[in-house]
Amino acid sequence: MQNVAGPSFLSDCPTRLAVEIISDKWSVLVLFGLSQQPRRHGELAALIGGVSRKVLTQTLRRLQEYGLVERREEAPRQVEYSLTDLGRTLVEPIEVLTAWARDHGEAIVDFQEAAAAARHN
Amino acid sequence: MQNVAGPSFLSDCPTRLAVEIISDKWSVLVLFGLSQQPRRHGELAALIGGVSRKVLTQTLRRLQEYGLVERREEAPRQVEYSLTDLGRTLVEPIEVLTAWARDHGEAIVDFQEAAAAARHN
DNA sequence: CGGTATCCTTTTAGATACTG
DNA sequence: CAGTATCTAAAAGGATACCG
Repeated sequence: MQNVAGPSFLSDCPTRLAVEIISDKWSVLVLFGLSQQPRRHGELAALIGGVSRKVLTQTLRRLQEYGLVERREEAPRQVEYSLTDLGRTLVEPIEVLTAWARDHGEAIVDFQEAAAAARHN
Repeated sequence: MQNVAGPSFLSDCPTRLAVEIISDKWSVLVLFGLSQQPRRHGELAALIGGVSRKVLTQTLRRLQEYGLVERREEAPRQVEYSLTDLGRTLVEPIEVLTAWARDHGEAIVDFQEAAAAARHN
């Protein structure tokens, strides 16, 4: 490390935990998918779209380890995932984020396209 | 892809853009660091702690491409980064997330430790 | 149907040295 | 001080085949 080895006011901050939890490709989408109702593995996969079974299982396990998601085997081949009480506390932050994306996503895409067009000239 | 190739109600959702933006190790921390005031490269590095120069520059470039961060060269070797108007709209979602981490981070760590202890028995 | 195992590719990030 | 270039390691994710 060539920079700062010592602590900083962001270095032991709970924000880092939040980033650790949501900084992957599927966790937010999974939590969002479970925020309305419990869902089964295949149901989640279809809902989200584009995620492989392996990675979906990995993501669910990870969220279980954080205590955010609960796994219940209702019958031999019928597994249902739902949010825990702790997991439900994350729904509001995620909704704020998705609301932001809804409101400003277009502006971002427009900016990127304008920048790309400028590079071609 | 063995799962769902076709669209789903989450597949073309703006949430994916939000996830794309924040799903890396440093972007949220950088945005948070810039949310109070403009800062210089080295200042940001010291504030965040643990990020290499290369990756910090990469992160800043990426946030510039999204139109969230602005780079200003005040003098030959004095570069200042700040949030754009668009970038400032992301401050509230990030603050909600950090507030969540402050309120529930301990519960998550406790849960993980309890689960780890259970595995040792 | 849910899950695992294996293999492979891509992405991300860290170390280090160098430049203006 | 800010940034780049190169190399390498580690992590994340995808394809596929297989199991109970």
